[in-house]
Amino acid sequence: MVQHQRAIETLRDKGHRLTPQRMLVLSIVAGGDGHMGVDEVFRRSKEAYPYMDIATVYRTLHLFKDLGVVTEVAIGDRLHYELTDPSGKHHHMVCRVCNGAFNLSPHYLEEFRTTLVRDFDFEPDLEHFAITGICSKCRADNTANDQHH
Amino acid sequence: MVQHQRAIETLRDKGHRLTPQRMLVLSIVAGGDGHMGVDEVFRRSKEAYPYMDIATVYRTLHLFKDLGVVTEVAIGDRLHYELTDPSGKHHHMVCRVCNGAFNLSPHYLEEFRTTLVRDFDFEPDLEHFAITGICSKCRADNTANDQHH
DNA sequence: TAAGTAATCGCGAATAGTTGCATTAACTGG
DNA sequence: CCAGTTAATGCAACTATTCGCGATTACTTA
Repeated sequence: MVQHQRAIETLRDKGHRLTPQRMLVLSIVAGGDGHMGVDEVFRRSKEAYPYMDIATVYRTLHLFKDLGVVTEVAIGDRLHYELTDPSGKHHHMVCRVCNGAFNLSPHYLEEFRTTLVRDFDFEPDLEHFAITGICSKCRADNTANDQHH
Repeated sequence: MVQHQRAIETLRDKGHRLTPQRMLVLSIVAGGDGHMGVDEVFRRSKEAYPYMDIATVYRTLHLFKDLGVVTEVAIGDRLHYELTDPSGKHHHMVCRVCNGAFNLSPHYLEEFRTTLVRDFDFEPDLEHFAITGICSKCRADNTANDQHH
């Protein structure tokens, strides 16, 4: 509950108010182990503060995301959130078969970003996405049953 | 109505049925100019066939996406669909300010894919995503009003 | 080409996510 | 510390998307 100092400063600096609801969501996301779905953030915050509304959770998470305080990750077809990795940020590779998430170091995207800026003058948001695919294990499992019936 | 032969074969080969609803959605997506939102696909298909249901549109688009017949693109916070580019596939760069979409040739992602497979044995779905960011024009416009109040 | 079978559809209901608005309360300046 | 200002909340209504199920129909095979 004291290591969110940076996030709190970010809020204040941008002129946003420090409400109990925001502090609660922040501590829940920070307290979780890895990324967390909206429903789980809502459930936990309602435990601590029964008046908490789902709309507030959505608004708070979107705000945090815009501020870069949390990172949005698409798991399956739902969005999850986690505290933005303060040091070496990482990305996710999400297996579309088992939904497992693997971390990806930022180094792998830097070169790509540089190219887009140079060739198109387009500044990509590479902090905020997950790459879907098939992990090694599921690819192996899936070799036999390749039918869609 | 004859250039979808490839898509139709794909359906049959995988054991899916050729229903009028699916043919209709296919021709609408193919007939559109670029990517199309779910609501627009629904509206147009309902014009042609008034019993068309929104759930069928969603199910059909998801099926087509899984088969690779259409490509899903995130524009703003909604998903759009377009016929998969049969020859040189392209990706999208979507500006988060003006929502403009720019094409990106596949060459830019090939190197990235190669690296992921080599280092992690992870096979990414790089056909199916858009890169969010800020385009040249909006970045220029936005230089002055950088406040979030 | 008629009958069987299972995929697909349409519908209604459920869940996910967003928005408008009146009320509340965090911040500011005095 | 107090009062004014306005961002943020809670609520309710709304749109977007998904799901379960009974009815329909595309496809198979005899």
